[in-house]
Amino acid sequence: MLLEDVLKELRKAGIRLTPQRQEVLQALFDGLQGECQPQSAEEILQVVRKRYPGVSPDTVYRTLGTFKKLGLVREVNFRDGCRRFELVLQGGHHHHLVCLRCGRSRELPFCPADCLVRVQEYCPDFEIEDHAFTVFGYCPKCREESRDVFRETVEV
Amino acid sequence: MLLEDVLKELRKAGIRLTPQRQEVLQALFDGLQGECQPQSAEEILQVVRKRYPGVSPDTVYRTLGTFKKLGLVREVNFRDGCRRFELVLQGGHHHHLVCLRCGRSRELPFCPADCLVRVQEYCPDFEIEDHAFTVFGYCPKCREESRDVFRETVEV
DNA sequence: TCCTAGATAGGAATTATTCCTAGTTCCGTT
DNA sequence: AACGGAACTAGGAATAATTCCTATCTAGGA
Repeated sequence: MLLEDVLKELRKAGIRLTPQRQEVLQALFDGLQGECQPQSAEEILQVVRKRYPGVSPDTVYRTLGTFKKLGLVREVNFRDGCRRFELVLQGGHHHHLVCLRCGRSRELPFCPADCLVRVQEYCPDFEIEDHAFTVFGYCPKCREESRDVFRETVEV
Repeated sequence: MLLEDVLKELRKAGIRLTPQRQEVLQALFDGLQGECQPQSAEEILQVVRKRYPGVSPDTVYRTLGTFKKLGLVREVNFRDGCRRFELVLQGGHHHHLVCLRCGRSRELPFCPADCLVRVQEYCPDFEIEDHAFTVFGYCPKCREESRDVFRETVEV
């Protein structure tokens, strides 16, 4: 799904498409490309301000809230106490592999579906709406770097 | 594992056990009993202040940070923008079922272990350290209540 | 008991997020 | 194409969350 399609859907849903909102969408969309980097409100604000310098934080937060209610945006958290947001495209449900050192994340193409089934059996009266699966650890690059540091330490 | 054992281990690890830290531990420990409610820093502060009214927020945050580094405390997030902390007891690894309405959580006795294996295969050079699996939805109680609201609306 | 590295209180500073209000604008209707 | 109004925005102020600073205190080893 392209950004333009998202815009069309929003308009269909009766959501006013201001330039600010379009920029927020664009920022979220760009964050999804390549390495899949959910962004903080601050990061999104900086991107939006490149084109519209006067945009206020409030606008970004409000827009993110609006999109979140529409199910277009999801909030994720990588245990560093920083809220991040990412676009949810059709069928774009996915999970994250997060490096505890550099904070970068990568999309995981797996879903603990069988686990969900077991959860539903365990709590039949609970209405499951969504789920998150996040794997934490150290990416190859950061492992390499910490190895270097170790070597230096030893060799001195 | 009892709280006392945790204290012993901490002492062994060379961690100074001040009364404040013990109270933070106690609060975290109590949060684990019963319904499994990870607590916010503010909630923990309130509990600690019942016995030591002068304790500062800084102390709670510092203590949580220390415990987190030791692997004794884990930060969890239920997508409401609120950081929560919970004790990690030996073998106490578990996941959460979270109600999006009342915010209450319940411990899940399932672990997406096979998914982890697949992740490791998918990224052999990534060093997996930990993982989180959280299921969001609506608990029976909240579903009942929203049904009531619906009825009222209809019957008027 | 003494000593001191490490911990604390309390207030100030910083950061993140939301509120408020007057003015602006998207977009359906004409 | 212009109009009208509900919805949106900027900007500053308010609030909440978190961390910093420093003088003082203390847990626990010697």
